[in-house]
Parts: sequence; C-alpha cells; structure tokens
Amino acid sequence: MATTEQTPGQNGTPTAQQPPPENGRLLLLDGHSMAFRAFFALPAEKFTTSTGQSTNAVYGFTSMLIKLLRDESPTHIAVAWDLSGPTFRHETYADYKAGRNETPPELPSQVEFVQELLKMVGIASVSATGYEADDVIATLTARAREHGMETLIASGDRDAFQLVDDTCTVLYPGRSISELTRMTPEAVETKYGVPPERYRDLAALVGEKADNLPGVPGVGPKTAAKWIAKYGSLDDLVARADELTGKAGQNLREHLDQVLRNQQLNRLDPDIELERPVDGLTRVQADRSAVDGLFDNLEFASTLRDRLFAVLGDPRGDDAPAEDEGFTVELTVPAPGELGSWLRANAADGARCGAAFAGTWGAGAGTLTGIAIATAQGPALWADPAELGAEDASALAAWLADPELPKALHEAKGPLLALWAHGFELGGLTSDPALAAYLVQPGGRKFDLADLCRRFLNRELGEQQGDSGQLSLDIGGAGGDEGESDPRAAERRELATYARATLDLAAGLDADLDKRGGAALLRDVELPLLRVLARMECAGIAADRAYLDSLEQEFAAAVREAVDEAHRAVGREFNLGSPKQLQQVLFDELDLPKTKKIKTGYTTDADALTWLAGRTDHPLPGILLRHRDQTRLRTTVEGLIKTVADDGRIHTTYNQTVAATGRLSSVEPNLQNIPVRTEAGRRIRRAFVVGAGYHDLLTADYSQIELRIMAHLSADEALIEAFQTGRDFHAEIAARVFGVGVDEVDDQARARIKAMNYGLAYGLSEYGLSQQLGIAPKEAKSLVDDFFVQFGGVRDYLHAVVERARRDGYTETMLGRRRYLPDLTSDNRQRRDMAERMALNAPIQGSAADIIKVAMLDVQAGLAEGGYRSRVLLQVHDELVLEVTEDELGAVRKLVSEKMSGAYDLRVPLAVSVGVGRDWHDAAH
DNA sequence: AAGGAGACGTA
DNA sequence: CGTACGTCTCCTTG
Repeated sequence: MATTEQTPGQNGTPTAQQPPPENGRLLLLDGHSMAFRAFFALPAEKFTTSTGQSTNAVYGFTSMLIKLLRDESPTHIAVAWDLSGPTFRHETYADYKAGRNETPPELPSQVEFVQELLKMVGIASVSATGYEADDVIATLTARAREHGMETLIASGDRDAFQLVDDTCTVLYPGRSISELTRMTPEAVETKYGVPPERYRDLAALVGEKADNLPGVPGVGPKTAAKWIAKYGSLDDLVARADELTGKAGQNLREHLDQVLRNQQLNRLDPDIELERPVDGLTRVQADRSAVDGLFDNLEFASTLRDRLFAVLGDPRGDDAPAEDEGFTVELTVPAPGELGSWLRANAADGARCGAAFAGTWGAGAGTLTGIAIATAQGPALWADPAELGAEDASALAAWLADPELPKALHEAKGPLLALWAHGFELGGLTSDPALAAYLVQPGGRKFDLADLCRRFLNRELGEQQGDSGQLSLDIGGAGGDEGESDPRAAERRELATYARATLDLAAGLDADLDKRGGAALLRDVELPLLRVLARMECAGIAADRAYLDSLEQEFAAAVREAVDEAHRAVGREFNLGSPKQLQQVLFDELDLPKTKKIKTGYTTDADALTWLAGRTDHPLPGILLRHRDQTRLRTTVEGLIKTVADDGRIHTTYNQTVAATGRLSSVEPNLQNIPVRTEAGRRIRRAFVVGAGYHDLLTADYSQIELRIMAHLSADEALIEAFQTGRDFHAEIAARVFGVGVDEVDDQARARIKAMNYGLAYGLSEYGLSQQLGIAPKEAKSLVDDFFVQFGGVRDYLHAVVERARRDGYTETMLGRRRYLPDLTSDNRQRRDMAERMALNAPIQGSAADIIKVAMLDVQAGLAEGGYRSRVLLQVHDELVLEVTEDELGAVRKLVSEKMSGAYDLRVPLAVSVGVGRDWHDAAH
C-alpha cells in the first residue's frame, strides 16, 4: 500500500485527517459543481494546450481530487453528475434554473475529460435520469448512513448543507477549490444561525439566485435565521405568519406560496433508484498508461501525475523499495601496517567507494579524527589519519589522491579542507550526494545525510537495528583496546555507516540525474567547483585590522551622536533600534503622517522615513535615517573584526546548495554584501587589502551579464545590436525607446530605462516600476509599452518562459540547471504571480550563475597551468577578486579577462572589466 | 533558547 | 505590487 505521505515540496494545509472509521468513509463529489469551481479558480488563458484546448478545470479538479484522496483517505468514492434534460423540479416549477448564466464555452469539453479521467483511475460516476447530482448525493448519503459509514461531500452547492449531521460533513470550496471549508453541524450553525436540518427553511426564505428561486424581499440570512430561531421551523413560521410585524413580515405573508415552493424544490430526494449499491463504490485499479496518454494530450507536467499516482497507489509501487533495510557494513580497523593491504584487497578494483570523515572544519581549515571507507559489497575500513604510521599514512594518501579510484563524499568541501590541513590530497571524487541532490531538488532546504537517505533511499540513517553485529574487528598491535564496550567503537561503526550511505546515495542520485540530464552539470561544474571554492576559503582575504578598529570607533561615535540627537528631539529616551518604539514615537507621540501599513502597524523603513523627512519639519526622521546608516556600518565592521582569523585574514564559507537559482552564497561572514553604494560603505571595502607576498588585489566583473543573457536567450535582434556597439548600453536602449539620438538621452531618461531593463528580468510590474521611479503607473506602462515596441523579441521570450515552465513544471538555465515551480498552477493568485516572477528570473539569474562558475573553473585551470602563484579569493555573483603578484599582474589580468569572457559563447559579447589596487575599493573600476 | 518579523546590505 | 541571498535586532513564544 502506498502511504499518504505528502510529496516533498508540497504545501500541506492542516487537515482533519483521521483513519477511516470501521465501516468505511464515503467521499462524494458533485462533479459539475466542482468542475465549475475549478474553472473559475484558475485562469483559463494560462491553462491552454498548444492546440487551444482549455485545461484549467481539469487541472483544478484533478488537484482537488488528489488533495481529497490524500487528506481524507476515503474507503469509498463516487462522483455524481447532473444529466442534461428536465428534472422533477422543472415539473413543479417551469422556470427552475432559468436565466442562469450560460456555461462558459471552455467548460463542457473539460467536463468530458474529467469524466474520462475518473474512469481511468477507477472512480465511479453516478447519475440518475430526471434527478440532479444533489439527489444522487442525498441518496448515497442516506444509504451510507444505513451502513454505518461516514460521508464527506465535496460540493459547491449549498443545498448539500441540509445533509450535514454527525456522520456527514460537506466540504465547501471557498475562494480557491484547494481550500475546502469543513461544514459540520457546528460550522453550519455558526455560519447561518440554524442547524443543518433547518438550512432548507432558511434557503427557502432567502431564495437561491443560481436556481432562479427568489426569496422573500427584504429578508436576508439574518432575518431568516432570527425567525427560524424564534418559531422553530418554516412550517411553524408559516402557521403563525400573521404574528410577524414590519415590512419583512408583510412581505412574507405576500410571498408564502413562493417560499413553500422553494422549500419543496430545495429538498433533496434521499431515495432515488440507483444502479450501484453504496458498498460497491470502492476504487478499482487505475490504468496508468491511459492516464499518461490523457495527461500528455492535456500537456500536464509530470508533477501532477506523480502526485496523482502517489495517492492512488501506483500499480508499479509494489516493487518500491521496502522501508529501511538499514546500512550494514563489515567494519575493519586495520592493525598498523595493514591499511594498504586492506585498500588493495577491497578498494582498488575501480568500483566507487564511499568515504566519510569525522573531525571539524570551517573557515578555510579543519582537523580530522577519523576516516571511514565503505565498499558496495559491505567491507568497510576505519582509521584515524592523525595516528597512522608512516607506511599506513602513505598508503592512505596514495589511495585518497588517486584520480583513477572513484569516491563519493557527502558535503565534501569541509572534509577536503581538513584533508589539506593534514597534508592529504583528494582525487577521483565522482559524487557528492549533497550537490547531486541540490541539482535534483534545487529548492530543497536540507541536504544532510539522514535527510537524503530518507528522501532518496527510503531508509533511515542512524537507527541501526539491534543486530548490528556485523562489526568484525581485526585488531592487532598496541592500540588493541577495542570492543563493543569502547565508546569509540560505536562512533567508528557510525562513520562507516555514513560512508556506506554516501555510496548508496551517490548511485541512486546518479541514476536520477541521468534521467533529468543533470549529470554533466554535476560532473563538469559543481564537483570541480567545490575544489575551487575550498581553495578560496582556505586562502581567505587579508584584512587591515587596525583600520577596521578605527572605523568601528568612528561609526560607533556617530551612532552615539545620532542617539543623543534623537532623544533630545523627542524629549525622552527610547530605543532607536526598536521598530515598535519607533512607531509609538513617530505616529502616536509626534503624530506624524502615517506610512505604509505592515502587520505590526506602520512601517519605519528607509523609504518611509525619507518620505516623512520631506513631509514634516520635525528633525527625527532624518536623524533616524542617519542612525540606521551608521548602526549598519558599525555592525558590519564589528562582524568583520570578529571573523579575522589568526593569520590576519577573513575566511568566508561558500554554500553551494542554498540558492534555488544556482548562485553561491557566503556566510560567516557574508562577503557578498559588503557595502559599496555609499561613500561611507566603500570605506569598509578599504579594509580588504592585499596580503603579504602579493602586490595587488584584482577585481574582474561581468558588465550587465543578466541583460546580456536576456539578449541571448530572447535572441531579440534589436537588443543584441544594442550590445554589439559596445557603447553605453542603457543609453542605447533609451535612445531607441524614446526615438532620439544616443547623445540626446539625458540622465533621467537613462536612469528610467536602466531601472526598467533590470526590472524586466525580475518580473517587475508596471506598478512596481512606477513606485521605484516615482512616476505615475500610466507613465510606467507607456515606458514598458514603448520598450516592447522596439524589443518585441524580449516580450515574446518572457512570455514563452513562463508558458513553458507552467507546462514542464520547471525552468532551465543555459547549462540545464532546473528550478521547479509547482506554484505556477496554484489557484492562489498571489502564489501564482510570485511563481511567475521566479520563472522569469530563474533562467536569467541561474544562467549568470552557470557562466561565472564555468569561468571560475577556467580561471583556476589557467592559473594552475601557467604555474602562477596568483589566486582567486572571492566571488560576488558577477565579480571575482584575486590576489596577484607584481610579476604576474599583466599575464593574470589577461588570463582572467579572457577566461571570463570566453566562459560561454553568447549571441552578444560577454564584457568583463578589470581593476587593480592595493585594496578592494582601489581595485574597483 | 528559538523563531518570527522588520530592516537592510549585496548582485 | 521586483529576483536571489545573510545578518542583525527586537520581541514574542515555549
């Protein structure tokens, strides 16, 4: 049996999931009603196949069905359908449902697809001539009750509320069909003020517009509920109608016939004749290939069918890996002098081995306290690299360094730093499961070993069964104090288990990556890059400690001054760092104009304070802005001072598996967000200096790389041409958009175009652009329109990117790095819009990340090949910082520039600008 | 102690 | 109502 576990990446909402009751749980869906809701929950224009078939209702219905099956675990299920043609209600009331808005033309064909799908997945469709789906549902609910079954009804028709009781709940769609409200007796009572069995009475009084059943004029749900509460039921109310006062009472007396007719019509018939008995409504085996065919026709992403089969129980699922076989190893701790022979016997045949290390690492260094090597057959070895004799150490060193002996190592960068610190080299690394899993699931949050084992091997790491007696110790010589009682024995076995798990994961992920075409990205980019990053972390960048100290003093003094001024301006002391207190001072005590609303009140961010400073004469907003600036600078400097290592250098750590787009990130400290825009901020950059033995820092950055990528990917002729000239790009674009010569473009026009150029790659809205430029939304719109007149290819490209991502379920960079965006088909508008912006940005930002990664590899290879001492220190997304010697400057400058521009062949040149100086600021250009 | 929210630095 | 990050601070929650 398949479990009902959520697929990773799925956003679950809390549900009232419970195991099915003893006699079963029947799930009934009102087919037309839910298809109708699905249709309006998802925008039709975004769910259209290449042949023009709309699919929004099928998609929405399917995802709702998946959610219901997953969250409610029904034992029985059926979908009820209206038949065309008159029902018994038309005989009573000829105008029943007359004047109803016409069914959207895109819906009927989709209803047929839904019915086909249900048949394919083995879910019964039920209907009855002369009756509506509601009556079918009422009848099945009544039969289910007789069988002692619980019933769930998914319907967007409120008439179903009359069926609610302790064993029957209606799941009623709200704004989105994936969020169904559970209408229990209590919920009905709370919402309408009447118990479910009186809902009909209420509906009869209020009327139902959708069914063309007018109610009593002037009587809404409130009045109706009040009356029913007072008189008990509609019948009692009718009997005593003359007691009612006021206009409403008068109206009731005048419309009694109509109300009674409504009540008769909205009664659902619980006893119609149906072909299928309720206990026959179990699901039968799904026809997966038929579903595949249908979904192919509808151009649905594989994610939807995976989700569907996950809840249906994939017919092929029986041979899915059984849970938790554990990881067994036959562990050897070789006696002195025997490490080499173990390796020759077990780990020299060219089959990949798994390795795991114990120790500590970070900030460009590390130490090892243990190494485990595991083979696929089971034999494993443990050793402490720091305590090996010369013979064993050299055997281990040779094995580790041998590029012909393939190895898998989880989160290898850390252990690699530690290996280097012990004088070992590592060759033949063919997998790092963390990196591989990152390429499979770039948005994944955790990639630790235990997590990956659960996700990709369906096995638990760590909880070894009691029989872990696989440990066979081969102890000899002096250190022979081993045994099960030795606490280190457990650690050794654990490490060996990690090595084995790493190996198994590597194999599984290789297969996964092969399927989705990510193997080359791992082998040619991420794995070799790990080594380059390790070198950079190890090198670090020299810091001018004395200068940092003086900066800190200066900024701290400026902060103190701003605090004093602020307190004087307000007349009392308060905490300038507390947004809460700030709000109180600004908006309550000083009664300044209100800013933009946020969850906790009104924002006090820099934009708002700047706005306030211009609107009032009070000095406080200005003081606060200065305080924020200075505080920020001070804390940045303080943070840097704390991380200066004993060698006088700052060793950041690059994270290779964090950013969903493929970028790197930098932590402890983050050297990718050192200030540069303001003069005071740039002074901090002066603290990063060239180190001893080198002559200069060299910075090399890509000019407008994201826009160049956009030109390349869109193949827009005009945009490409603007880059070919090699002149001021933004001015070139501005000239085209405004229809003037490049020389006539003023600064403001250029700034506007620049903002828009970058905004396009972020999915910027016209409103957002107008906000940023401080112009009217209309003006922003005409700016964008004018741009697209000139650069239509860009618009087509951006549109196509989102379209394709919606179909495929993911975007792809130039090197095939994927980003999965399931929210593109969300029925939540906000989430969908967000996913669209991500889809616009991911290929561009991600391709830029691809390119600079290739460039780093090429630069490193070039430096090694030329035997240069100069070295790469930092990467800041589109910039590299190197430390160069005096004699190598010219050659390295040329090398870096060439490798970076040549990293990828685009339709436009990849311009690189280089600067040289004694510190990071001077090296800017 | 942990985590959310707000704020803000970079590309 | 513009993407991608990391860090600091305050303040609430357990």
